[in-house]
Amino acid sequence: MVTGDGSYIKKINRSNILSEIFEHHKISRASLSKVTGLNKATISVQVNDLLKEDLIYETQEEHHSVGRRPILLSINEKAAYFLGIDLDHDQLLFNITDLKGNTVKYEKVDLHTDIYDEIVTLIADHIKNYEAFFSSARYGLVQTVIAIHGTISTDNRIHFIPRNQWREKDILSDLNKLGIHNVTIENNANLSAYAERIFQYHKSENLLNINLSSGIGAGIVINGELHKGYHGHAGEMGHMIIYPKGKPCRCGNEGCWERYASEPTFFENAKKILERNIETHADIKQLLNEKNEGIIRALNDWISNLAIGLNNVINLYNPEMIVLNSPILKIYPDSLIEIKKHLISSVSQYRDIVLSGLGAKASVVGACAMGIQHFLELPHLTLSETNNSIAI
Amino acid sequence: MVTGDGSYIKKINRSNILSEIFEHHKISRASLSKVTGLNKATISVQVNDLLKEDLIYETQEEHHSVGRRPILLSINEKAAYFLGIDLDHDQLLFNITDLKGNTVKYEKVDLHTDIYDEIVTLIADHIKNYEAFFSSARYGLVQTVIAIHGTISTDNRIHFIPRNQWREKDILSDLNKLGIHNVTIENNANLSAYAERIFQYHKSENLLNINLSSGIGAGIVINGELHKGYHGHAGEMGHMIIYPKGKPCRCGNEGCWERYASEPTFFENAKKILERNIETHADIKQLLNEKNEGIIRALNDWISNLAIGLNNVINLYNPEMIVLNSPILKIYPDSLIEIKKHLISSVSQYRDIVLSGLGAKASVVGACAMGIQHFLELPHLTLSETNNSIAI
DNA sequence: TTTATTTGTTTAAAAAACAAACTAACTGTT
DNA sequence: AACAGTTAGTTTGTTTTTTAAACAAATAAA
Repeated sequence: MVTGDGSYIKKINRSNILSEIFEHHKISRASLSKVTGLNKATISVQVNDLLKEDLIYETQEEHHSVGRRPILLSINEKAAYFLGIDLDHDQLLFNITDLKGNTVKYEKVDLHTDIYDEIVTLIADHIKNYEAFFSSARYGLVQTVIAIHGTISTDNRIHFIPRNQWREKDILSDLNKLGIHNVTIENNANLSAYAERIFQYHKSENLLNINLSSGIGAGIVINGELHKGYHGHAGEMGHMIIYPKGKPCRCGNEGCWERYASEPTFFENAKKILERNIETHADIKQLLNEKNEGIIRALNDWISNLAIGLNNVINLYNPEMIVLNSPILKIYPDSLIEIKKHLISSVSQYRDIVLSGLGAKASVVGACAMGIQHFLELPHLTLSETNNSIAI
Repeated sequence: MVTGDGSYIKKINRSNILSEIFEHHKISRASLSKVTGLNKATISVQVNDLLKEDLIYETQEEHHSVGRRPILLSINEKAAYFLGIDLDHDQLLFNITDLKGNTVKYEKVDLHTDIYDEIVTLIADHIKNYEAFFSSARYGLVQTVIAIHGTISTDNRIHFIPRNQWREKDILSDLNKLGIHNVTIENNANLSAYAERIFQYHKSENLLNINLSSGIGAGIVINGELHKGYHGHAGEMGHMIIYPKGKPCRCGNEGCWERYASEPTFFENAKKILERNIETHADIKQLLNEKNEGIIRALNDWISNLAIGLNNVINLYNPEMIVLNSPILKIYPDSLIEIKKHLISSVSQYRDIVLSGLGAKASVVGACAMGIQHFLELPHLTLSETNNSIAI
């Protein structure tokens, strides 16, 4: 229960002030008072606290209007660092951002093993290195969030990762045993949705991020919050039935969406249509450059099945933004046009549908953003996408 | 923006105290202090406010343990009354509850017109009568909430009601012109979901209420809040495509769920299977009593299509409770067993699926509950279903 | 009758926001 | 250069609300 004592309200105001500093980048005490509605004196007290904690700093600039020159406040991005890890079946992505969400380190590590213990040890070693490297910062490396390509149970264990066939792995306590703390895990599609909202579509209270890869997974933001469902499995929407008595699926049903619209099914079908081998995204690009008609037919066939599921999802959620994260769609210049052609229902409505600009990095930058929001206890956060990669 | 000043925190505490009194029915100041975590003195101050406002009253009971006998506090149910109206194409339902959510008046009015202005006038006349009748109560008839069998736009107008073919009707200002104020409108499926949560499944943070009638409409509670979507159209899930290139639908697509699983489609199909006329729910009951095999086949056929959509909805939302509100399912004793037989996916998970106990009254009691929650500004509300109809 | 215990109130103190007065700093005008 | 006008930020004292602790009231058990 939220007990409403004095310190609680101070916390609310602190969060609001921090959020405004994030959003305005540079803002004076006087302006903060105006945008938050809080008294100038209140702002001064809170700002002094934040300065003492080194979370913000003061600067001054040239000023060409009447009155005293304001002191501008900014987030002290060098105060704390956050690590996001994408744990995929064949590679690990590591991404570190500062407190403002700028990427300062990005690393891709190919996996040559699928043994759980080895991978956990590898992750632990990396975290230890990063922690040492950032230890001189005011708060050091504060938190690590790991993106999981599978489901997470309510007790924060990995429930199931299809590609690795890992079940009920308590990765947090396994990392604990290796001396690594301050780690949380979250579904990768959820983190991607989170990233799209915080870095791109700040105003969207109803946002859907759909990742097409080996399966179809979605992250869902509703009323501004992640929607995880009762067991934490919401968004596993690849197993929506779109062809009753269709292709059998490992889930036990027949005709699931991901048997028709995931990326692997595209390659299967394209092989049949083109009567030649096609295996990589580069192959698709090549064929498109050659203006091969078969590949366009294959793409449009695939998109028509994709659109059936999209229609259904839209019908249920009435989302504001739909962000599609798919390498194939990214390659095909007409993909959005073709998708929208199929979304003709007068009832299934949405505001806009776009391709992800964050792409494969979405989950890791979302992970870092989640760390920032948690560290500062912010109810809302907006960051700008300035991923200026700095070599370590 | 939530400005955190002193009065805000008092409001939070007041809401928590009121919620606890609702939940415990009778509770002493000392117990309130324990369950809320607030200091006894704080409770005393707030309770005195509530007593002065006549929102609660004191009683004492026999007491057989050591120590001073507690003074028990209860909600003063006679302080305020709330009206819910279900605006259907052929009838109006009026339901009035007291402040504790007990029904004190229920009225059904058959409509012999489909002219918008006439119906609005009829509604206004009823509200005026009820307002007069309850005018002697401390706060009188506080608020009216109207359940709409269609979509509502974000500017609080009726967007579209399919059965009436009403579009963009500003019913609130039309009622205003007739001297009726304090009215809000809400989708009937949303209000039903709301009712199921507040009267029945208090603990369910992820609840889906699916109404089967002329179409299929759902109310969705996610993270404890109603999910309305960007345009307010979330839950119009009847237009999910389950048979690509199937039966054409008025929405512009083909193979929509409601062309296979709404109640009218059951009657259509049953006629074909049984080769005789079947038009009412009483007919179904009759045939079931006669142990007619055709009706069971027709029901099970219909349910298998219903289950395809349910599988999809479950797959997307991972809900805790699914409440089905359908007269046909209510008649057929095996309906839940048959539905569950089809929900075999290892991925589509839910906690439980049940038939609505509130039935046709769900929307109107939900409407009253919404009025109560709004009047007292409660973040959470739990009511018990004691609809002791008292003739006016 | 006394003791222990629980309930509820009173009183004083602390925390936090606010309003208003004040100081500081700056531009533009005379 | 002096001064008026304006905006930024701080200080002072007040108000609101909660809390802790002491106190009063009521009651069962010893």
